[in-house]
Amino acid sequence: MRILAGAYASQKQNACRLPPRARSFRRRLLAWYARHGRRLPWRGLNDPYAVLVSEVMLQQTQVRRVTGFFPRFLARYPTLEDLAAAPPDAVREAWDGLGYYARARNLHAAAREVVDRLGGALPARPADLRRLPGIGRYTAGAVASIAFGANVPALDTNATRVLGRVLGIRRGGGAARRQARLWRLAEALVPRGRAGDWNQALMDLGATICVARAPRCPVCPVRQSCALGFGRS
DNA sequence: GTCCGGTCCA
DNA sequence: TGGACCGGAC
Repeated sequence: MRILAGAYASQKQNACRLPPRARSFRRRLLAWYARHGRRLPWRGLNDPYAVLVSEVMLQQTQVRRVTGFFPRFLARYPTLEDLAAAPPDAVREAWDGLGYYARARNLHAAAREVVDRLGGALPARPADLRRLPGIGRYTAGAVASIAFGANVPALDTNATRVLGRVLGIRRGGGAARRQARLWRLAEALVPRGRAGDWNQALMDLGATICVARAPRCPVCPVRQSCALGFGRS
């Protein structure tokens, strides 16, 4: 399916000239997400701070665990200003049980930086978000697309696996090059105006159906669009 | 006991 | 480019 991937890549952001196969992939996945997407405490929130908190928690912690901690953390620190004003020990305590405490320190430092130097408003552009501590390419893309509607991808391991399979991008060779290639393809694929839903749909599919081991191809909503070939007629 | 994971740092 | 960071799942 090298041809398909090449076609995706060469079309850049021009939705009108995206190959038909790409368009049906997007349509099928978005339709599935609308109906079967996971209902999670941070879904539907448009407060950028809340989205940031959820994404940082999700960086190395499984969804199920985060669902318990996220509402509690937000109740304790409802706004970016509240978090910025909190003492480090208290933030650390609120993070207890999630592990990877550097994330909490970075989130706290990011909140301080936004309040002290950026006027209190979280930046909307991925490049600006990435200048904050603890925010890499994935988290910047997730916050920008979900909270601000930016037309940018967000590839975590789930979304990376899904795109790799659907587009037929083989493993092997340089991991970094493969990753860079997937990000480029992902940029071309983002449905303009629906990037937040799209990114979350990719991750949900990867978490529930297009799982790492033994993917459930027979029930996959995008099997007809997939380079793996399962379920195609 | 082994694997998994986004960001940062060596 | 590869390990550290932590806790959970298996």
